[in-house]
Amino acid sequence: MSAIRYVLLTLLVREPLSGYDIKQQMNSRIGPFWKVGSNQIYPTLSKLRADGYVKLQGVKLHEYRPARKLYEITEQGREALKQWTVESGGLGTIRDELLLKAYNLWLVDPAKMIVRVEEIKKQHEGILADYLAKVEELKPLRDSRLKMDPISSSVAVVEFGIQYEKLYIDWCNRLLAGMGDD
Amino acid sequence: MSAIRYVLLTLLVREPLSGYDIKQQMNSRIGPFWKVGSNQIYPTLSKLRADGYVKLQGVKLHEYRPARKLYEITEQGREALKQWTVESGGLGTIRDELLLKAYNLWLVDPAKMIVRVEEIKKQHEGILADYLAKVEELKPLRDSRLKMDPISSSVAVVEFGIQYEKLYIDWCNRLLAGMGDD
DNA sequence: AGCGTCATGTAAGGAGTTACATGATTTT
DNA sequence: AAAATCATGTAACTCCTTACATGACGCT
Repeated sequence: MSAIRYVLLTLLVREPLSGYDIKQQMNSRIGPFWKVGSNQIYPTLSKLRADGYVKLQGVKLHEYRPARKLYEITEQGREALKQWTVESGGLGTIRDELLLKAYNLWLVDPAKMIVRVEEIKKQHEGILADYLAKVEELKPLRDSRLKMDPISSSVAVVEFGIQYEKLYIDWCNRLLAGMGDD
Repeated sequence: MSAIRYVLLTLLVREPLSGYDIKQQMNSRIGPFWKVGSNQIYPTLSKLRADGYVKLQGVKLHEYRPARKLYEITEQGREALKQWTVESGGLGTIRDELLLKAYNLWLVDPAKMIVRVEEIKKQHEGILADYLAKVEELKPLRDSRLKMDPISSSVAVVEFGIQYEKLYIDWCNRLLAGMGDD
C-alpha cells in the first residue's frame, strides 16, 4: 500500500473528515512535509473505502452547503496504520531547488543571486512564524495526563519544522555573507 | 524546461561526464537532495542533446572498458543554466516517512517505535559522517584566489546537509527522550 | 447578477521508482 | 569459471503537478 493512503489515514484516525477537510489540513498541518492535491485525495478515499480501511459516516446535506462526504476510519484501517507506523521505511529526500542552485553559485552574478536568496529566506521566515504560532496554539491543548496524546505528536512534528526553518534561514544568511562584500 | 534537465547541466557545467558518471555523482554528491535513476538520465541526456544544451565529446572505446559516451555542455546549455539559477522557483518539500509516522506516535506501542527511531537515527549518523568526511576532503581543494569557485559552492551545499543531519539526529533524541522512561 | 468560497471530482502529462536487459571487462 | 563492476539503456507502473469542470450556497 502506498504512502498517500497512510497520509490520509493519519489524518482520519484522529477524526472523521471529508476530502475537502483533508485538503485543508494538508495545506496547514502537514504542509511542507507532504503535499497532496484533490486529484489524489478523492480517488484515494474511494480506494480506501473499497478496501475497507475507511467508511462513509454519512453525507450531510443539512448543516453544510453542498453535500459533504464524511469519511471515518475502520478498525481495519486503524490496525493497518498502526502497523505501517512501526514498520521500517526508506530515508527521506529534501527536494529543494535552491539547494541545487547553490551548486551553481560560482557561475552566476552574485548581485542577482543575492536577490533570489533574500526572497527565499523571507518565505522561510514566514513559514517559521506560522510554525511558532501553531506550536503555541497546540501546546495548551495537550493532555497532560497522557505521555503521548495526538496533540503532543503534532507538536513533535511542528518542532522539527521550526528547527528546519531556523537552519534554512541561518544557511541563507551564511550564503549571503559569503557572496556579499567581504 | 524541467528540473532534472538542470540537475544534469549542474553537473556537466563543471566537467564533461557520461551518463554513468552522472549517476555516480548523484549518489555521492547531490545524494539525499535529489535522486535520479538511469531511466531518467539517459533519455534526458538525449533530449538535452537534441535541443543543443549538450553535445557528445566523443565515444571513447579505448581507455575505458565498454563504450563510454562523454557529454559536454554547450554555450547554450551554460547560458540556460545560469538563467535558471537566478530565476525564482517554488519552495522545497521534505518527503520523509518518519516525519509522517511521528504524527501517529500516540497510537502505537512506544517500545516498537523506539526501535524504529533508533534505526533511522543510526542511518542519519552514517550520512552525517559521510558529509563530514566530504567537507574535509573538499576544503583544501578550494581556490583561495576566488570568492566563489565550484568547490566552495559544493561546500556550501554539503554544509547544509551537515546541519540538517545534526538537526535530524537531535530531533530523534528528543523523540526518544519523550517516549522513554520519564 | 456576479464574485467568492465550499465541495467533489476528472484529465493530461511529466516525474519518479523498481526492475529488468544486454554486454564488456576486471577481479577472485 | 564465476562474480563484481562498468556502462548503456528500456519497461511498467505509480506518483505528482497543474489545470480544468461542475454545481450549490452566501454575500454585496
